[in-house]
Amino acid sequence: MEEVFRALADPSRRALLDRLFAAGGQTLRQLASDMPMTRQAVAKHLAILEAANLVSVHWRGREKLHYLNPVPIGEIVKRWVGKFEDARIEALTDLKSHAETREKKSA
Amino acid sequence: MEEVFRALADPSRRALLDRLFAAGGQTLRQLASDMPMTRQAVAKHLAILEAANLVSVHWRGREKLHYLNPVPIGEIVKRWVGKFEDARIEALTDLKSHAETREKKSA
DNA sequence: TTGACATGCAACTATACGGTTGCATATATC
DNA sequence: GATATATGCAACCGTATAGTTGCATGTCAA
Repeated sequence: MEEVFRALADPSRRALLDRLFAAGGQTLRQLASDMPMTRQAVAKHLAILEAANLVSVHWRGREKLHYLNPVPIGEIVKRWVGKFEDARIEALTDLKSHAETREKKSA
Repeated sequence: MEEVFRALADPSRRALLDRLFAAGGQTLRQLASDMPMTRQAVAKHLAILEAANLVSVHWRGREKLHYLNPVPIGEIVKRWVGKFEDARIEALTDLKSHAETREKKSA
């Protein structure tokens, strides 16, 4: 899970996921062509996404085809984000009383 | 949104969110007491969480009380993660054909 | 087999990041 | 007012990170 959070932290990597979402099976060069950096830099990002299991690859001859794997994102939502979602109602009451106290202070 | 992703990338900051989820209104010292680092380091993490609007604070005298704000996490799920969730079915078919091709290759 | 094309690997650089120490400031309490 | 407590601020340090350039390797096509 740690690897997934780290992988998602970089905007370039999120852009790559967006592109693979739009069209799966793209090669490294295809992906690199519309990124503002060298092919090697994109390759590094893709390696990190692969390590986090967010991207899976398939070799076709000399071409490396990349596919989005949304499962780890779903895992994070289920196992980590979920509890905060559930807590939103209680949290809102916390924030409400907090806001009220602030209002008192600034008033 | 960028700030939220960056804020969530660090395990110490996620631990802080977990702690504020368990009990809101904790002071800096309380939070720092069970983190394996100095108070100043925790203060920096909290500043980043505040900047990302994941934590809101309220001053009571010399004490700084911290509250979890789960809204930005919900925003990310809604605006960014959501589309990948929706795409899971199509993505699975992609992955399926991909897996099949891989099986062919390794067979 | 030679040349072009797709990717991998390695070294290097600059900066961001997580953490520390030391000191300053503000608020309680006696 | 003096002292203790809670936090803030700033300088510094080591390492991780994102990017580069240069070259090696592997595959397709004439």
